[in-house]
Amino acid sequence: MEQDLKKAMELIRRGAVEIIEEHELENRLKRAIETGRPLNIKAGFDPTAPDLHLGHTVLIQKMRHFQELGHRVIFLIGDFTGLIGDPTGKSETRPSLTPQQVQENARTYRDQIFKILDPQKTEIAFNSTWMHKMSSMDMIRLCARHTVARILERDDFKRRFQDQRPIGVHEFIYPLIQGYDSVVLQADVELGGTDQKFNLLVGRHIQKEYGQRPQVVLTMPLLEGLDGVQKMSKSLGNYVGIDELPQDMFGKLMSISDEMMFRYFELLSGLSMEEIQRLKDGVVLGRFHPKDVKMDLAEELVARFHGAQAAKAARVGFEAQFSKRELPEDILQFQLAPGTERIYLPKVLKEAALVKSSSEARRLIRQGAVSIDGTKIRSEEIGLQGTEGVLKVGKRRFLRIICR
RNA sequence: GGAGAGGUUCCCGAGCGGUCAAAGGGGGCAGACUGUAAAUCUGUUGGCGAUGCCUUCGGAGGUUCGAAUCCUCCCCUCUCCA
Repeated sequence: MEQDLKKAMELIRRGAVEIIEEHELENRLKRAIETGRPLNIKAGFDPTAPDLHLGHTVLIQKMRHFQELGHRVIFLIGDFTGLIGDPTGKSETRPSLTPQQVQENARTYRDQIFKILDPQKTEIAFNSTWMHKMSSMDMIRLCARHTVARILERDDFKRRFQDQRPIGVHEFIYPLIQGYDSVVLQADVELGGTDQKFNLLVGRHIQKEYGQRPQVVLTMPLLEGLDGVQKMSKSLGNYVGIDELPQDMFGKLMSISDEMMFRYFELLSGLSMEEIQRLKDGVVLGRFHPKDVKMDLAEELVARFHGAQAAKAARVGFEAQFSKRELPEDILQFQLAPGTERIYLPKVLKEAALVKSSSEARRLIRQGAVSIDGTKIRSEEIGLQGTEGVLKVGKRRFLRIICR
């Protein structure tokens, strides 16, 4: 029993930035173990972004940890709050979604999250379910439970206020509703990114106001993207989408820096912390080559979303193409008219969609990025020796030219 | 309602009658180096079979031989006062 609790706490703590309050969590876990009643674990998601990337999976991974411990995970889709737009960070006005779109996004979520979560232990909820039923009076009552000063404590708002940037009144309500969701769901624990800390804490306050025990707040770090600096996000283009092709996923993961890979290990991998430490030590001592360790990481993650076989294939393909400089297996073919002897490269590259414009092609040729059968090309027009040849543009764009 | 600031290329931001496809930075792409690493250095970054032509500085008109730059109207964003 003591042992179970200790192990549970260890797993939950992994990668977490903050747990408020840790002793509360411990008490609840203890009671859960004693009574066999699982805890309600809440995590909210925006209905507008169903294309998940690895950054999102940090949180989902944590949800999974709770599932492994036997708790009930509630995947809350904020379709009502989505209409307001989370004021966290740079806020843009959100386009309102139709119910059909929300349903569709929800389905996409479902397909994607169940690659990590156990469907049996996951509940999907929409906050519009209860929010649409709320009367104006109830809404006012909810608002009366919190104060402007407390809302203004929030760093985002404070800064915007100081910088004289606008804050919509409705944005003040956002955290209140998120907190009210916790009341309805009777959340024992709410998970979120560190950027959500404020909202999550408001949840604690609102629950108290409604006579519930305040939820434990657990924040997870925001995963840095492939650049290793900014947080992973689609708009920054530094992300690995979980729907991406195995070889793309593998390649992207290989491009992260050596320091970053251990962060990815901690936040994304299923390896225990002891194993990760062993790898880290091994790299420092020179016993393991960082590239090999990174490959293991890439393979594990690709396997999670595409299966072990595809992951293995991605690894082999990567080795061949980049380490051994072999040509990839699938090369786009380009058929020339029979009897063609000279070709104007910019046109061919553009038609084959290897470049966006012929100007770009000309630039790349000038920079020595284009080669045919391993020979660099310096002119825009080339003569053909045989009946086929492989054009290479940059490191990863290939085109097999066939002429017969 | 009144006063003011501003909208420039992927992003930030300079330019305020010709020398402007538009400084500088960021990001992207490419080359060198490598482990497709990262870091660094260098080049490049609207389109077009191309020492030229075409399209781009919120939108529509206008002035001018010539407009991102000046004028008119409109749209949008922000600030202050009320």
